[in-house]
Amino acid sequence: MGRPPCCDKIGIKKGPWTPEEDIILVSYIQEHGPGNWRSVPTNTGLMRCSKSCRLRWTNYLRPGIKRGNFTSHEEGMIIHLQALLGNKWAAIASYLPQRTDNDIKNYWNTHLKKKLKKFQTDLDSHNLAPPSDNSSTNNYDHQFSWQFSDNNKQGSTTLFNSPNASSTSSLYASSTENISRLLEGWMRTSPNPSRRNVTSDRHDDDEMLHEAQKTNQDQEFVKNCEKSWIQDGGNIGNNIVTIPKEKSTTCESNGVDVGEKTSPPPFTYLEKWLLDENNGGQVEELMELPMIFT
DNA sequence: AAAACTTGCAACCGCGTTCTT
DNA sequence: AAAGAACGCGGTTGCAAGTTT
Repeated sequence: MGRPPCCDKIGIKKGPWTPEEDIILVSYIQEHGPGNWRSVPTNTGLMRCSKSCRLRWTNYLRPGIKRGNFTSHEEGMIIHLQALLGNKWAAIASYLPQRTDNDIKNYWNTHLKKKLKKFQTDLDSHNLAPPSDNSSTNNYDHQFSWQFSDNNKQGSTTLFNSPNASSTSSLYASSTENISRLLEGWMRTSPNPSRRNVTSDRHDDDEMLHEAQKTNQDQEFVKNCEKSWIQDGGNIGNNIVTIPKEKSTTCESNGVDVGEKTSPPPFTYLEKWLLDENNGGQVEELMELPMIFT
């Protein structure tokens, strides 16, 4: 069915935001807080649709956004989370509070996807067959585990190197950053300040609590998945790293709905974690990338 | 030097979900 | 309960900057 686009009205401005528009938007949100986007264009005089205002705020103007290079740590997080959750960029972004979903999505599409593809191609071109090992639970699992361990063995460091300095940090990007800095110190109090700002007045306290609990569960789940994997020293062993070739994987074992577009992945790795009773403990250092990603 | 091509990212669009009346 | 409006998300596009020929 669908609705007509919200920006079809005559006189609605499209395209890049100017610093003046940003200042107007930021000033307004400073005063009224994010949310109720429909009233923003009316009250500010901005010739933008409400959607555009929300997007601009969420992706660029809200405080605490980190721009520029992704660290290898972040790369690893994205790779793992994408494998676990599929293209759920908002969900992935909730684990990287300084990054926006749009940023992560772009980075995945422009950098990480290529790296993974190249990784596959390189291995295929070498015509390397996984060693036979019945302990592996399925071919898919074993193929990936073997590929990664082989890559480690060869000491390959080229595939997942972080990109060099961002080539397109424009002058205006800097000014956006400055606007963002103006807002440092101003943030609405939140039960979890590190969490991605869901800018909706719909979130009352109960909802926030529920969300926080849910997020904690998800985070715990992912952290433990990470732990299990890294405990194998990046060598993975009988476990898998569910790096999809094209389709994303799901994580329904955790009750995370990842939609219908995903193909069912092998769950050996997740199942192993779920069956593992000793999966608590330290996590911070576990989120660091294995050598292959550095 | 300049045209052609590639890359990266900001912004838009369409649709599903949630809320309001 | 139903319909309409608003929100939020993921996919896609347009274009500027960078690179290659």
